[in-house]
Amino acid sequence: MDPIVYVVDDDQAMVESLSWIIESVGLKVKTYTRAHEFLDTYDPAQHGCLLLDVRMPGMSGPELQAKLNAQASTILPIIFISGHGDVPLAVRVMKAGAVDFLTKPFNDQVLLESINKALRIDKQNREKQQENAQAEAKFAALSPREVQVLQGIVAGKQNKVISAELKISLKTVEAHRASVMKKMGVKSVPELVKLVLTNGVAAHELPSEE
Amino acid sequence: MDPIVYVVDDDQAMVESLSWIIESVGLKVKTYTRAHEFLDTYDPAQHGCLLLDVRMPGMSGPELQAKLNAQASTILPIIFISGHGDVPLAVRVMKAGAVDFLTKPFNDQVLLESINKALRIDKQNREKQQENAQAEAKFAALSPREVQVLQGIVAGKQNKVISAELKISLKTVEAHRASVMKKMGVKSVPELVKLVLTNGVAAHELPSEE
DNA sequence: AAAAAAATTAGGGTTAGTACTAACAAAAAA
DNA sequence: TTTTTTGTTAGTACTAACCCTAATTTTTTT
Repeated sequence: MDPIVYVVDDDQAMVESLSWIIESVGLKVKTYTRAHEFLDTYDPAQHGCLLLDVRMPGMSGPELQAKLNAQASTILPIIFISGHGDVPLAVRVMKAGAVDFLTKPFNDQVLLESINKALRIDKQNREKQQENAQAEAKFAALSPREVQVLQGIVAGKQNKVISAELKISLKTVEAHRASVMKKMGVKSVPELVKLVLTNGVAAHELPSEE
Repeated sequence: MDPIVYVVDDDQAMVESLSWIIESVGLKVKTYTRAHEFLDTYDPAQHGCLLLDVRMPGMSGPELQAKLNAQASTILPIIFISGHGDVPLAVRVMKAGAVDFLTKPFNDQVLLESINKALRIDKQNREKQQENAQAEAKFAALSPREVQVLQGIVAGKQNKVISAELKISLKTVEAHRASVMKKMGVKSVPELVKLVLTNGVAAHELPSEE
């Protein structure tokens, strides 16, 4: 699916102007004049980026940003658009993760470059997120015991050490180990370690490293 | 060594005011009234953070930031201080990695919190950098052949596969492998993989993963 | 030229891990 | 209640890796 550039601005003329510029380079646009309107219909699965006005009746741009940030599933890059120079506000939204903060009037080229950057970031985020999700799905399919054995393997412990710690026989550990390798879809320990390490798999579940 | 809060501002009264606030919480301060003055005497090994005025005679704050960013060794977190609200400038320096951008007049507490955050970031950066440096030092001690074998191990290849690829005997690979483990200071393959992966060791040297 | 480091190979013994099959009990799900 | 999953253990054969010593050649450094 093509990425969508969402435009949220209460100024109808501005929305149309932005749409025209964005569509002129072949990008898809969806426009909204109210923040909650966007929030209610937004599908996090759709990739793209968000052009967001700061000052709007009802929910403001920064408020919408805060709500989106609160949703763990959302990683939509945001470009703010502002008519008035409010430095503290600009700094705050940038610290909150905005990709850019443009003040009117701005050059079309500047806007388009910022959008391209936002779309690149979104693409990267989603690729990484998908990798993580796949790894997490595999991990979730492991039984509790298999998880314990996985932790031992990644920690570099030998099977006999794991068996002693879990108070089970070496043979049982070997069986779980084989099962872990199969379920995680890897053929070597280094692959397994990489999968766990680079995909934040069970970061909360793998405590002691000693 | 204690961290040092560097203050670079051409306004002598401002420098004194800032020093007083910072010293009141027990932090060390070094002040400069010219950017190049700081740049000439700054020791990247010293940890701390930088309070930097935007507008100054000679080199401006953002110019100094650019020069520091250009030095790979520098990771000093920067807090900008500005008397005039220039949104595009604030956004630019924030995108360039500044920790904060404060506009006068600002609350003492806000300043101190920002400084604390900057110092925390600096501490984290330096710890990570030191880890990386240690890993890189170990890696640098490996002979070319040992590096090739290391790549094979981390890629999950068996010794016989490595020996075939490098057209050397299995025994030779075993010898190099033992040497690699010893020089890298690890006792298991998972530890080795973690060391290489989380410390960017030879990211430019480990190409094919296939 | 002499010394040191790196790369190569080998043998022998030990330990660790894999592959495959098989079995049984307990717990969870259908 | 029957089926499935999970956890447990065992045997056997095979493969891979580790530890140790030792030797030769090549390259690099002094």
